[in-house]
Amino acid sequence: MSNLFKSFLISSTIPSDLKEKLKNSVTVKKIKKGTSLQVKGDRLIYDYYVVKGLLRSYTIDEKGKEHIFMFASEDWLMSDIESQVFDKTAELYIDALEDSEIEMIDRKAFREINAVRYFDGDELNKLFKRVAVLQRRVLLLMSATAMERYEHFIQTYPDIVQRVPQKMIASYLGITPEGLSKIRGQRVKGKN
Amino acid sequence: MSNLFKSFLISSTIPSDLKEKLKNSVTVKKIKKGTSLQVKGDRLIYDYYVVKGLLRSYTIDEKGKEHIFMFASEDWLMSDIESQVFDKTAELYIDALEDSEIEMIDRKAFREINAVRYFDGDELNKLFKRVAVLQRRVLLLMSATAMERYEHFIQTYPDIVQRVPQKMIASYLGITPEGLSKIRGQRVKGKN
DNA sequence: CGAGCGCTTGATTGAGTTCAAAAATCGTGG
DNA sequence: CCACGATTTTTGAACTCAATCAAGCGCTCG
Repeated sequence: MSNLFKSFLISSTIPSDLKEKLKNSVTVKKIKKGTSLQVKGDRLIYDYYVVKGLLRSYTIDEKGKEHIFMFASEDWLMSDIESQVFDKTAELYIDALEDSEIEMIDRKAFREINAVRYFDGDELNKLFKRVAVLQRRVLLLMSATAMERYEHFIQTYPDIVQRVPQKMIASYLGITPEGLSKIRGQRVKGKN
Repeated sequence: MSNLFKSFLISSTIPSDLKEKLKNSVTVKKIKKGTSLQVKGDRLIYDYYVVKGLLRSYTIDEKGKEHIFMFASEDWLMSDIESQVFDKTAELYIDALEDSEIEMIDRKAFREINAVRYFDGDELNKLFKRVAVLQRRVLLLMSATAMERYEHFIQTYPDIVQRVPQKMIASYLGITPEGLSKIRGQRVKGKN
């Protein structure tokens, strides 16, 4: 079964009744590009592990504008941590940008397991890394120009740049598609 | 000794030689308002647990402008996670906004201990919470106006509002002191 | 092969910055 | 405890970066 979650099942620190529960809480799915996995306000929330493909999470503001919070490609975990931590309904929309293969785990079961199991060094490191990435993102949003943020993005996620339309990168950077187009215009002029 | 770190010492999952190491890696300090604890580029990095008082972490951009990443008051852990995770020199400046009492732990020792010890549910929850707070902050920086961000701040951190000058709140929100002053002007007009 | 989506380009607008200077508040020494 | 200098906050005018609005082009995929 699951890449991500099978490790839990062999972990000796989890009581066997919980293992059973976990096994029943994980679903493997193949979904088509465009499929919606979660919309704001949902009560049943899952965490999604991406086996293959590409997901995005985002908000929609009062004016109907989308703001992409993150992309998740192969081997990434996509989750709406804010609603998870504060036990609220979903904050974010999540959908597929490519045909994808995912594993979803019921949030409640996941929490029960996290309460008793131990995170190993590797998992902890991933969690710390996520905090580090967010730290950088906040600092960039506060102090860097749109062009600097774009440069940073293509340095950091060259693969994503290839796989998603420009307007979604703009949405991730916090600018408009037109804005990004103009920046790209200046960039090529600036070279040679 | 330490509020934060004494729990490690009674934890049975840590080998006793590491406990010894940990004991030697923690320093308790009283510092005066304005004292600098870390500057960008430092190689020796510590994590700071605030027993009493108030710390801030921030960057300084090319134009010399400060951008506050976070405040840490009583019972918060202040750390430059980005430099920690990627094992770089310090990214952030850290100093005291009030006379403070802190516990500092050497980063290297902290990492060694985290590699072998287990995080309990409570610690994990704090870590998740930090991710959640950063998620919100990113979304606000991307989609909310300066005034909305200010409203959110005074809702979320009413105590900090009382304790720091406006210009530092402006710096945290990603706007200029003048900008915040104008927003506050509009706000009072908007009421009654 | 046509309709719609994505990207570009230009003109206009606006939220927030910068620069400058006055007003209010803080804090420290006498 | 007051006074004075330093820091913080406010206010106003000019400016700037990026948003908005609008129109046109080029793909692609249905």
